[in-house]
Amino acid sequence: MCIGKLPTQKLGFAKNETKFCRTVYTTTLTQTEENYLKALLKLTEESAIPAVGTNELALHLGVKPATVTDMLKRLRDKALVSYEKYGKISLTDNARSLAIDVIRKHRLWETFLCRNLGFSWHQVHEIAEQLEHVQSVELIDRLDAFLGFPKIDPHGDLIPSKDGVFHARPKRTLSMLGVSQTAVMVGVGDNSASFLQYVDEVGLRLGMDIWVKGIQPYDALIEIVIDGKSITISQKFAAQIFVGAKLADQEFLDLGLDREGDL
Amino acid sequence: MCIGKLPTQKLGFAKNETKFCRTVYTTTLTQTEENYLKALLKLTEESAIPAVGTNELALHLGVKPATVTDMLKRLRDKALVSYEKYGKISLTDNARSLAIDVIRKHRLWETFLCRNLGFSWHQVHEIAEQLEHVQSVELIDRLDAFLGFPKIDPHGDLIPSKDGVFHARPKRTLSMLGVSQTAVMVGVGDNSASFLQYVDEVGLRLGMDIWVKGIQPYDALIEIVIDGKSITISQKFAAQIFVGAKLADQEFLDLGLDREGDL
DNA sequence: AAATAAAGTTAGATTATACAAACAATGTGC
DNA sequence: GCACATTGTTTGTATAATCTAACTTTATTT
Repeated sequence: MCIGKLPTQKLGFAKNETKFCRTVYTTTLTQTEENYLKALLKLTEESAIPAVGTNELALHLGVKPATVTDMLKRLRDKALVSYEKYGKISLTDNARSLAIDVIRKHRLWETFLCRNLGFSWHQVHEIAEQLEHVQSVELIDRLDAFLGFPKIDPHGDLIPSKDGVFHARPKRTLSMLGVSQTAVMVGVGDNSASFLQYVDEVGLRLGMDIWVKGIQPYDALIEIVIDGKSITISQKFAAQIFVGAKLADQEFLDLGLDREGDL
Repeated sequence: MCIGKLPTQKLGFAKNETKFCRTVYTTTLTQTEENYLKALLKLTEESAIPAVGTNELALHLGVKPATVTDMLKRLRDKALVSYEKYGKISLTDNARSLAIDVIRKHRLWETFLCRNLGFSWHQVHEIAEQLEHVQSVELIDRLDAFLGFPKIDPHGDLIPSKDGVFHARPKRTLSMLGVSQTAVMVGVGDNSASFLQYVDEVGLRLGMDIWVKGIQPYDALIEIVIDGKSITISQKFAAQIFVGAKLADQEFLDLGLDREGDL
């Protein structure tokens, strides 16, 4: 058994292999470094914010801005971000690939936890935050196969494929629907445990048909019907519910809904 | 997302609950600390060595003796080992419980990796070394249930139950058998990848019937018959193969052999 | 028992990650 | 375009985990 110097060791970049359109340099990042890259990817790409700042990153990661500045300098030395004093922060192509791999691992583990171990979707984030840092390409490839190469995780977020591609479909939110329109819930925009528990309470589930019965002209409150029950929700809430057209069989598979019998 | 101070934070011991015969104090150990406790447990209990030394520990953990001395002082301050300069090293009861939990996690993950993800037994150790440090009681309990509460891991080692008990059966080795005796392979004494690959090569598998056809008087080489094939093995090799009497149905379940159809 | 070998410890240095407090740059309001 | 707020950086400090080199203690051998 070797407890080793995994987080301490010097960087040894090694060109690995070229597949599809990206070149991957294998290197061992510390868990902290992986978290910084993941945060940067999320803040630069998933939200539509143009430039990410030190403060915002610090808030997102639960550290102080000074710490972020320090880390950015180290990430720059390792060619993972391009960044200059008071300037813009951006991931290098290589770092972006690495960050996508971490997200892939996170979402595959979340899928496993919900589908096979019976966790609810609001319980899995914390655990997946740890599992995502386990280093083994073989492991994640086999997990992917075990799960049947899912494209969507339990929150409705896209799982990038092995070659780093998000097979995205355009997303609409429940707040975009007009009166008397129907749609199917396909995901959520807020993955906090408190929001997810609220969604559960309200009775909404992935794959569920939603009918917009009415919208109050005065305060824009939305009345929807699900499972024959009528409930009232806010615009703020509706803006975090992703919806799509009626699900095709393939998408049902993606969501793993056909697997609930497993447990 | 919070990358947090998990490994950095001060110890906050909190008395948790008393169950069966042990009181568990919840505390957050760093991965390194967990590895030291695990190594101490292995060296003090699994092998029959009376006293563990700094050198031996250092060798086992892949660090220098000086590092071990440092760490022992810190573990003593946290009431995890009892130890005095140049004196004997031993785990406190609480630390022993924590170490057993780590071993439990390790062996459950190994079981999962072999049974469900199709890894060979010589591939799983490294990955389980990482997975064992994921902190979530809920996770490991659910994994345990998912696997059907196995008592034996892919190497034939005992998996402690949730309350820290190894449900041990006395172990005999193949080298203890006499001519014309038969037995069933139930485990191995050496978990190194090289040994396990050798076992695979020879054609031995857990649960397999073994017939000792003969033992050379001159050099004690053993001739065994498995699956109708006759092979010759050394005493050294035979001493690392654990055997038992014919398997009862229950033990078949423990080994997970009835599950191979899953993959 | 003295000499030597082995085992264990201390001291000082290093790296990764974090913080607080002080400081510097950038941006905004009027 | 100055005053002030916001944002970002530097400096100095701390802890966890490691190392090397020098030193001390214990054990073994003759």
